[in-house]
Amino acid sequence: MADTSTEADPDEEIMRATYRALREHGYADLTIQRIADEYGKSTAAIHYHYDTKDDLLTAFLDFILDQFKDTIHEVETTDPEQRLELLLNKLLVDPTDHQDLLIAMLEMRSQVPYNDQFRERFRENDEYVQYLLRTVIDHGIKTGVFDDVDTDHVAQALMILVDGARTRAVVFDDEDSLETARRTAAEYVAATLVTDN
Amino acid sequence: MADTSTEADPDEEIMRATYRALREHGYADLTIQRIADEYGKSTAAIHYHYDTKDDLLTAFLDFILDQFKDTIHEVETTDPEQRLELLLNKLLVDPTDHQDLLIAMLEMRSQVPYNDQFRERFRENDEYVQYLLRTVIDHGIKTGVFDDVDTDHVAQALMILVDGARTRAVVFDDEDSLETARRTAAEYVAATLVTDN
DNA sequence: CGCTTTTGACTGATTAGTTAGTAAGTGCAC
DNA sequence: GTGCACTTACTAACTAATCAGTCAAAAGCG
Repeated sequence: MADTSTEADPDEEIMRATYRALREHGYADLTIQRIADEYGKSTAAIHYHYDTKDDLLTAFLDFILDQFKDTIHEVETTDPEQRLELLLNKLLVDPTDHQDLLIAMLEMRSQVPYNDQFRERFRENDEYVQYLLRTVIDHGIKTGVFDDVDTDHVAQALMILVDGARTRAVVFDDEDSLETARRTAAEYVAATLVTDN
Repeated sequence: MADTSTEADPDEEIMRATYRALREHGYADLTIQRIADEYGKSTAAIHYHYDTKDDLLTAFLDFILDQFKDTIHEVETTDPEQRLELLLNKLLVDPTDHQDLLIAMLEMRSQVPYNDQFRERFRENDEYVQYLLRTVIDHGIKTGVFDDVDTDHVAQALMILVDGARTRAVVFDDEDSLETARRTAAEYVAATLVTDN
């Protein structure tokens, strides 16, 4: 019965404004004023919803990490080989679709060494992704599709590949990095997980 | 004949002060005042040596990229397999030795999307490293030690691995990332470059 | 002395955050 | 259905601090 026609709730609008401001100016030059400009309201309006800049940015990090989790939600596939490929494809996502998310995550991540809350949230997120990888690999080993490898090592190796590719995709504005990483991951999986039987 | 006993030239001292200030506060909170504090002089003293903050930071980026190049200076080894391993070991350096350099490079790199000069310098640096990798691989192929693979692809794959590991080493303060990357690189090289003959 | 280097005091702009006040809407008594 | 209490969502104007950068004067030194 509520009016859902035009403007959504302010919190979400502010998160989207922060998104745009971050993309345009970068973390170092991200100010309440610039977020307010994107929001189309005053800086005081921002402070009405978020007491401090830190509160806003922490909420924003939760916002984008939730979005990230959404992009890698597991699909219904029982074949481990296919599931692993699908998961990697989602992690090494088409840049045109989620370029903003990639940039936002890189910017926020660069603050990790100086912000405990950021670090904890990124660590948690990382553990979640690594858990998904480990689960798929373990499943593959149990069903005999994959060799009996060091699951932790392979999962970590793939995480490194994913992080490297995503970083380079943003920093060098290089769309090929993600494609190269996809290919490399496939080669690595073929060489260490599926040594033909 | 110059006095090399205590204080070196001001430029170098300011670069080292910037190093410390960047490590302590991060790029977003890096101010002339904080660099001056580390320098032990006034902010005006900084401005005497560098007209603008941008001049200083561009000089600083050159400073750290030169340091990075120094850490990967090629060694005298003719065996391509050994040369590649040595080069990768230098790129995936012991974090305790160069942790500061790793952090500084990550911080500066996060500014690349918003600073043309930074981008150009990082691009140049990246091309240099990739050139070193390609040279070693090509040499290996020509001498028959490596298979006739897609040199560009393999070099790029290794770059992604290196960037991912270095990033994760800083962000998650995880020393294992570099070791894992070393092992993964070795596995990848063994699987794609040296398919036993 | 003369040159380099540094300082202190400054400027104008910008920062995050506060304040008092306003306007629109909601729930409810009567 | 009108009046009243309260909430939500904001604005304009402000504060105190900090920012990069300037400049005249002074200190240090060969």
